[in-house]
Amino acid sequence: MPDSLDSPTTARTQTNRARRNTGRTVLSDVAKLAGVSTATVSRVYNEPDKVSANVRERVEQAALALNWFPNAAGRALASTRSHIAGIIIPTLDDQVFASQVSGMQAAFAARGITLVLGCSNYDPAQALVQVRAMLARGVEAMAVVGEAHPPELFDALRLYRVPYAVTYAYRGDSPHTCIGFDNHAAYVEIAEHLIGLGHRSFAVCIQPTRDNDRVQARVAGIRATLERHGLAVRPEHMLEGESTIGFGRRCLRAIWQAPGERPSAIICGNDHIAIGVLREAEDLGIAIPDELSVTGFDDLEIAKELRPALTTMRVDTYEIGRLTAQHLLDVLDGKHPRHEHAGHEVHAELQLRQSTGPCRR
Amino acid sequence: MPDSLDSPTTARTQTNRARRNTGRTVLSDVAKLAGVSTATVSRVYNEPDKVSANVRERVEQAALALNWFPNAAGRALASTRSHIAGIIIPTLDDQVFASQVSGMQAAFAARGITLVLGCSNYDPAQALVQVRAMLARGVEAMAVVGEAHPPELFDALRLYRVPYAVTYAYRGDSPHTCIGFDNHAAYVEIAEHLIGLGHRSFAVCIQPTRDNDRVQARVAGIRATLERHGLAVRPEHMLEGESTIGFGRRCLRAIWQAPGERPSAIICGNDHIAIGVLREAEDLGIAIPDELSVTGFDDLEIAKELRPALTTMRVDTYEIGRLTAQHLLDVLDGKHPRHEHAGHEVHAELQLRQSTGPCRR
DNA sequence: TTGTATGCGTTATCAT
DNA sequence: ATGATAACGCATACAA
Repeated sequence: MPDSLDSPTTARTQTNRARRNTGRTVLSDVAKLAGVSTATVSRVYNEPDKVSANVRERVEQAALALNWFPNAAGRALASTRSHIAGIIIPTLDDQVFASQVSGMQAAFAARGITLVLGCSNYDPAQALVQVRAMLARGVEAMAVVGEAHPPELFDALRLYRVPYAVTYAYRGDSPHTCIGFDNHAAYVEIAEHLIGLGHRSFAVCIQPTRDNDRVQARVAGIRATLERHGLAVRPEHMLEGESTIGFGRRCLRAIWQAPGERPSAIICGNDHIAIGVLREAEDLGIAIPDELSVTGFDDLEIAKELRPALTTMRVDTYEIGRLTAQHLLDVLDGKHPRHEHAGHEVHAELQLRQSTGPCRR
Repeated sequence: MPDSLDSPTTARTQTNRARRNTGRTVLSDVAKLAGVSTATVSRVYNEPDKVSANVRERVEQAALALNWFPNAAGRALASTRSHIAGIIIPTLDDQVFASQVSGMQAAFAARGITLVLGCSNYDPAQALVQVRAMLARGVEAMAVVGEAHPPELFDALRLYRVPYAVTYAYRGDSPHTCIGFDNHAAYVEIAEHLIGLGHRSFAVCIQPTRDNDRVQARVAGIRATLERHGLAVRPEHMLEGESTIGFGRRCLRAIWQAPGERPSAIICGNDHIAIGVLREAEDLGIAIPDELSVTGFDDLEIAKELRPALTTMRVDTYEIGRLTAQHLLDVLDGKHPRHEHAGHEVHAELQLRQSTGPCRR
């Protein structure tokens, strides 16, 4: 292979192909400046103990001078570790998911892992697409909210041996590792509280149940509890709609205008809806809690400031995020098998306030 | 170089080095199964038009059968495009930033770009660290909230020629591309509104101004307006603290207990603080707005449901996110120069409600 | 239209 | 402790 001198394009490279020059500073530039091999530069950042102090110093100086830091794609390719984790949530518009992301992000960042976020908008198909995109990115761990997802989603996670956790919801007999609270039990507690106060006629105003196992579990918890007491929710008192104050308002108006006996208690799917019910009650001149008891869920900061203050349940969603990240890190560290059936249950705490009281019927 | 038959380790590879086997399905596996070259498989996913229909079909079948999709690290390295964008926000706990992230995420996802999120917790040093981490990941574009960041942050972005935008805040004479609203002007508008109602004595309850150009601009807007009218805020009526209902409550108590003339209007840094002021006013028996006018900022869903309903300003933060992503995509598409001084101003709209009224002094 | 042969920036293996 | 160099998985210039 003659290295012909009359070929200017071969002057700087060993082949006759043009080198794709990206212009950026790379590890070998640092190695050259520091007068060491590329392997040594790499060691300085990955196994610093294996490098003598003065060489390490030289390399760090060179890196600083050239303003170099390792390229993540190169690292990922060579080490088969991406240092990326993913989370799929329904929406960022809900404070509970936002704070869960916040908790995970902080815990992962402390270990040098970047969290990539995906929103499914409550659509299982979007969730599946997002998970596939994250697998392509080489996520090392994943979290998904709830377990109402296509089986292909969990299949893909298993196939690629990516440790994952189902968050927000906790179910003892789930096939997945769950980190969250028991939605069913939480609403059993709410229903029992109201029944204990003497209520016998209930309405339920709740978010869409479709594709949402958490909300389904809540409704089931209410139904099971009432049934145990020989009670039931009349179909016209079971309202499903968006998670807004406006929907709560519309619910109460519909319930109050409906023919037949009015409920003495309304169980809401969350605080937004409950606030709407409370506000509409004021407009309609309904006395809370004497004429009607109302419960929410989430314990937003505003809940205790309302008049009457809202009885609701508090869940530490930031903690759910933190615990989830911690669990996944433990799996990555080999402290648990990849797809062991583990999990943490976080408790929802009933906050008794003024919006619920004894039934006056 | 004799290919000795008695060397079993060389049977499958062309060298005498052990191949690092990661066990995953790769592009060449698909090529082999489809009976085509690796280049053709790559083309099927990157330049499908350049591949004949039946070959494309074969490749897609093979990929499906092997459950293969391209590895992002490999793509990034080979194409020097990461398909990643980043955003640094102060915190996810604030709805306005959460919805901005939401808007960006949706717009980027529609173009196959993954959004990576970083939270600075209002700490410039953390923001810098996060930006560097994102540059290492090869982000193709970045958004940061506000411009109160270390110069090194913007230097790094420029050095790596990464298009970026400053969001949430908009300032005509900023050296950066800004997408947001004019915090100064917004608070001028609030102050003018109150002055127009006859108010002359003001208190201000606002978030920490340190390292926060948005809040500083708001305070400056208030001060400038009052000064233009020959007025000023007394030091004991300028309170700075956390963005919570509790802080708002403490503010009003402190203001009401302070010696000297009481203000007839309180301008708050956001709705949370304003809600606290309103709640505390009710507890103290202060008539709103007759005895005291109160303003917020953000127009949370709850603002119009309060009694009295809160006068505040509305900003479409989801739209800010969407516009930011769109602008950055345009830059990536070459529609604008990389570091052109461009931007979009989004308008904050005053929502006049019951918490402000004529001064009765 | 399709195949061949590198190179992208880093890490890991082996040798020294 | 340090150096030389082959992977890592994919995209692309160039040849055919």
